[in-house]
Order: sequence, then structure tokens, then C-alpha cells
Amino acid sequence: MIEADIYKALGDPVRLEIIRRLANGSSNTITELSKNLGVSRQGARKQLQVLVSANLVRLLPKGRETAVTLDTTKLKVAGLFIAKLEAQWDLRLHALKKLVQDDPTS
Amino acid sequence: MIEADIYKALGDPVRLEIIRRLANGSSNTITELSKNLGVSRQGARKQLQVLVSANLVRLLPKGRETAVTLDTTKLKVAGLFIAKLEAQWDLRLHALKKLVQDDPTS
DNA sequence: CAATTATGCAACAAAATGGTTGCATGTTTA
DNA sequence: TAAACATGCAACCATTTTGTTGCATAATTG
Repeated sequence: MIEADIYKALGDPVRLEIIRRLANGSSNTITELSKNLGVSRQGARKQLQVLVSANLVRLLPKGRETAVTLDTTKLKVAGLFIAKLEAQWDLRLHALKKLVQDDPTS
Repeated sequence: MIEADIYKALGDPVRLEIIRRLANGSSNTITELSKNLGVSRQGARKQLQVLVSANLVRLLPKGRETAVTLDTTKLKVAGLFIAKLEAQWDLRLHALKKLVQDDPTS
């Protein structure tokens, strides 16, 4: 089953920006990721934690800093679910269109 | 640009269920959609409004009832964005792997 | 016409969210 | 070793979210 939690985690500008940065590799430690997000380091950390809890991101402490990595498993599921929704809908529209065209009473 | 708002709109169990029902055509009027969601009709209506504001859904009043339809435009954009994130990340992992393999110092 | 049905709208309340500041602690580095 | 750096954690606060109830109204239906 699909949990709304995945989308909820992506549904915040700060969190989405973090995901973006991780994906393109521009930064990968907590402090680095926290820069220029418009919020304090602790604020960013809280958002990062939301991503960790949603299993979209993993933390790997090493020495005094901790590396952040993206876990695309959930992301893939979320993407597939959206694609499925689109497909279902398009199929329905298509069926409806066909029905109207074939309707002898029209 | 991608707005977190799309994901935020999908990030609620009630709203996601509404989207699901719309996609497979099980119901399409406000009252119908509001049934068995675990919240009151007015509660569901508020969530539906969030989807309308996010342009994921459109309302078409007709007589005393109003039909609800899915607008997949935003959905497609959201899906593509997720796919792009995955691709970027996979590319980075691949490059990293290659770098390690080719490293003469290892 | 009198019910019933489908909706809308507003006031309210509890809980979740997003952010802050302050302070503590382990890790490097000069 | 002392300073600088990377983090963690807790207390607080304002706003947003999610949901409720109550009431009003237009459209159908018997």
C-alpha cells in the first residue's frame, strides 16, 4: 500500500531542496546541507529528520560529522504510484470517449 | 520549477484516497466521494478544496450536485520530477563506482 | 407543496508543523 | 591544550492543519 507519508515528506520547500541537493551531489553533510536554506541549522536538521523518518534519506555518522545519503526505494514507489494513477485515469477517459462515439442514441 | 505544494496536497491519507477513487472512477460527486473516508462530509469537503487549490482536481457544478474530475497535468509534472531525481542519483552512484574501480591507488 | 438531498459557509478547538534560541558534548586542528 | 567545528537535544512559540458542529439554501422528488 502507498502511504501518504512519502508525499508529505516531499511536501515542504526546505525538505524538497534538501532532496534536490542530495540527488545532484552538491552537498552531503548535515551542516553543508543546512546552508542557504533560509532556516537555522537546527531548523534544517528537524526537516532532515522528517526525511529520515520517511526513509527517504539515511544518516551515516563518521567522526565529528555525519554524511547524508538518499535512499531512492520509497521515491521509486511514489513515482510508480503516480504513473499508475495517470494510466488509470487516461484509460477511463479513453473508454468514455469510445462509449460516446459508439453510442447509437447520440 | 517544482513546487512542494503538489506533494503536500498528496500528503494526506484522506486526500490521497480521494485521488485514488477519482482515478479508478468509483465515484465522482462530492457527497459520493465523502463517504467512508472516516471524516464528516464537511471535513472531506475541506480536503477536496485543498486538491482543487493545488489544481489536482476540478469541480463542475450541475444542478444540485457537483462532479469532481481529476486534472493529471500537475500529477505528470510531479511524476517526472521524481523520475529525474532517481536518474540523477543513480548516475552519481554509477560515477562513484567507476571512480573507485579505476582508482590505481586502491 | 413538503420532504429529502447536495452543498456551502462560519465558528471553534485540538493537534501537528515549522522555526527559534540556548546550551551541552564529542571531534578536530592550530 | 585551547579554540573551532559538527552535532544533538529540549523548551517554546506562532501558524497551519484537520476536523467538528450548526445552520442556511438551492435543487429534486414523491
